[in-house]
Amino acid sequence: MSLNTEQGMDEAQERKHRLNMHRMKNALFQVLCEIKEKSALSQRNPPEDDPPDPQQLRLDRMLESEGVIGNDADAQLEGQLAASGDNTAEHGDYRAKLNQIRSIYHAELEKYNNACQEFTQHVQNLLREQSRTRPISQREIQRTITIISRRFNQIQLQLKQSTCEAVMILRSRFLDARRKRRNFSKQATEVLNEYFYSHLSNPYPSEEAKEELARKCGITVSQVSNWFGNKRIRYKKNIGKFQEEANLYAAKNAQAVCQTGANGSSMGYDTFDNS
DNA sequence: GTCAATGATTTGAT
DNA sequence: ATCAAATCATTGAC
Repeated sequence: MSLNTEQGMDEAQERKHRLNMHRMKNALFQVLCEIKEKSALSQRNPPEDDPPDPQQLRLDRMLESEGVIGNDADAQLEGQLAASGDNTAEHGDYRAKLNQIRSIYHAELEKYNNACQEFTQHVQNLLREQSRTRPISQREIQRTITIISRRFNQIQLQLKQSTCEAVMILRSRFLDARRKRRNFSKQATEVLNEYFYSHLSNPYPSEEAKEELARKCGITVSQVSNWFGNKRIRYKKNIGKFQEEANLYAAKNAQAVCQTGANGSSMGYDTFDNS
């Protein structure tokens, strides 16, 4: 039968025709892509500026300094706690909570990254698929991907922000000195009161005096400043209430003066000048 | 539980 | 920067 050969001829012609169409289509798509590209460029953001977001950097720095990010978080945390002058009692609790925040952060981050990657891949495949039936340039795909990753970056930023917030709250809850105040030792209070009542007319220790007192009491200079600030205002507010205390330290001082002999012209107790 | 004492912080003035 | 004053948040006695 000649049907077969006829059919073969037809098929060959058909293939040729399709090939031609394909070439034409590709050429047409390319032109369309160029037009699209030009109109897109002219109508909106020509420069694809992507400067490192200052807020992003700020959050990164903060998280790193809080020991959420970074490989040496534990050592850093120890350093922090040592510097804060807190010992062993609430370390565990604080560290556990911080670790919790850290692991949540990393889990979320990984989740986002995976989702981003997955979504990007998906869109990329989709666009490649579609580029066979409508004009989509490689450049356009790339741009779409950039937009997606930027969008996910914003989500990451939010994650970092909320993590920062959580850390700050934890910090204020555990490291705020007000929340774990300890009264000074009896001896420390003794030393401070001694100085205060023997300088009642001018209870303002100099920087050196503060350092000396801090050393003697085993507290910091700012704690000495705090103490004198509090003491002055509270004494002034109610001198009567402190009279007993004043007498006590006056007697103590008198005893000291007697024991050390009569050379203490500057050792006498002043009276508070409240004018 | 209340409540005064007390150390720390905040605010505003100098 | 330092101080007074008001205020906060905990401690410790009751």
